[in-house]
Amino acid sequence: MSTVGLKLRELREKAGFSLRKAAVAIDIDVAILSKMERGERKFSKELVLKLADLYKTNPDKLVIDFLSEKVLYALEDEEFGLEALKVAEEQLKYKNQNENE
Amino acid sequence: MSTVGLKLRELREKAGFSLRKAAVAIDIDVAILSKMERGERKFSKELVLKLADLYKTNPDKLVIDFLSEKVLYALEDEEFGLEALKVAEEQLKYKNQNENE
DNA sequence: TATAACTTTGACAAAAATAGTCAACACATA
DNA sequence: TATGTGTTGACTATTTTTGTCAAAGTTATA
Repeated sequence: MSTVGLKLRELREKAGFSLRKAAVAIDIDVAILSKMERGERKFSKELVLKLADLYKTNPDKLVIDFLSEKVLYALEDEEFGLEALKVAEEQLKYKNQNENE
Repeated sequence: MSTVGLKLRELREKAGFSLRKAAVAIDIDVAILSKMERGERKFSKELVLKLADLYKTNPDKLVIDFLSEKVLYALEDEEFGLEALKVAEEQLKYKNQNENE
């Protein structure tokens, strides 16, 4: 279910990197990258960006997926998750409108 | 901007509780409640429920606000926050549909 | 088989974030 | 004064997240 992880794994393979090489390139332990790709550990935005760069891919969608996962994680399995998302959306829209304060 | 905090403060005042009394009733330190109401510290869902109960209020909206704040906090000031929320919403809808797996 | 490159796993430590405790302060009012 | 109100900050404790490492499992190929 970890879409960023799966996507980044696919991208890595397409780009011809082994886990080790990729990990070295972005300066983290292989174990961590392995776990992140499989959704066992969370990515950081920083690493998502580094990997997108390494794989020469546009990072935007990846970042969006990354954030979306973060959000869903924050909601766990809350009964009112959907309602909460809608409220959050409204508040964010409102905030973005008045970004000049 | 902390809407749960403000709402719970109003509810408390309407219900005629002093900070101290309310804090004692839900078994936390006054300082924490004071900070939570003012958004300086985050509520836990558990405390929101306890307070709703104490103030004899329906907890649902409060919980939704609580979760919404949690979500917005997770998004910080991300450029793609809104997009992320939409993706999260889709995934949540999808998940709720297939809750029989 | 053997060996090499790959990925996964788990135990552990380090660091960071969150939560809780406490005493003191400021203000108002009886 | 004395009592009740809310706020603040320094501190500790606890929990969560992150990083490190070695060993084990997997796969491909000579």
